[in-house]
Amino acid sequence: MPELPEVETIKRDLTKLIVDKKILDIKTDSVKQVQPSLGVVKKAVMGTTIKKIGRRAKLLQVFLSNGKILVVHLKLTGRLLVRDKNDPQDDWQRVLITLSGGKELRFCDLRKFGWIKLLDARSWTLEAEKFGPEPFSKEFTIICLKKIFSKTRRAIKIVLMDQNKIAGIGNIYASEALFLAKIDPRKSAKQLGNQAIEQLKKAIIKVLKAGIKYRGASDHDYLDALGQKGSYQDHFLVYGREGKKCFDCKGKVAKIKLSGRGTYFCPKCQK
DNA sequence: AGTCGCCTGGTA
DNA sequence: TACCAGGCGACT
Repeated sequence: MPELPEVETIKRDLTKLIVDKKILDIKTDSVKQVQPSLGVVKKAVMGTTIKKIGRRAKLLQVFLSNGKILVVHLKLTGRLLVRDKNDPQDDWQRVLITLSGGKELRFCDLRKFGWIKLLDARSWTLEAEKFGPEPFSKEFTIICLKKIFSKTRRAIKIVLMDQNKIAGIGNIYASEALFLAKIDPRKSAKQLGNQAIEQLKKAIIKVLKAGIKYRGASDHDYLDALGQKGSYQDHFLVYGREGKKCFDCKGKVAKIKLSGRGTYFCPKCQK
């Protein structure tokens, strides 16, 4: 799925494209993806105006003029596309939101893992509390990371991807950050020294910033709100580069499974 | 801490 | 035909 940089890109796009638009209708053929139910959501959103778009971890928030929030999780293959209502259908359209000005917000999702959920401000706060710090926030400090890592023996890559520990990092950016920091993804989080943690923090910020700069990684399904690909996949150092030369040592990039997820790293450089 | 399930499609 | 895919919650 879209990870932090991809969701952030969509957030910025949507801010330009749909803020101040009015919601005229919502429909779906994929009822499980609209929560609590299409009926409830429809009743709440019809006639409201979109005030603001937000992001927390990999979740997008659409703030409505009645105080409610539409929260969207794109999971692995979700897209949020802004189209003219007469534009040709997109692949895998699941939820269609008709907007004022002849526009349409299309939630498309091949694998149907994603969802749109209606929340009030209070339940949003409860849901958002469980997430770890945002990498671009002031809470994201060495001290904070040290605290998080010291509490678990799990592999550092698994911890990086745990949204309750740190928000927004997924499989791609975890692999890339660990390569930059020269840390073996299998290494126990607990065993990272101060220097390694400092390197890792810098690396996380660096790869996420690069991801945003290149408008996300379109390795598989990701598209921005106008249906355009990002280009961060052209800058991957290890992800998807199994058997190819490491850019540092000219050894070979390895692929292993870590908790069932494809994990790419350079066994020579990453210790 | 690791595996399965939710879904559909692309590729070897 | 089998396996793989950027996530994550439930289960063991």
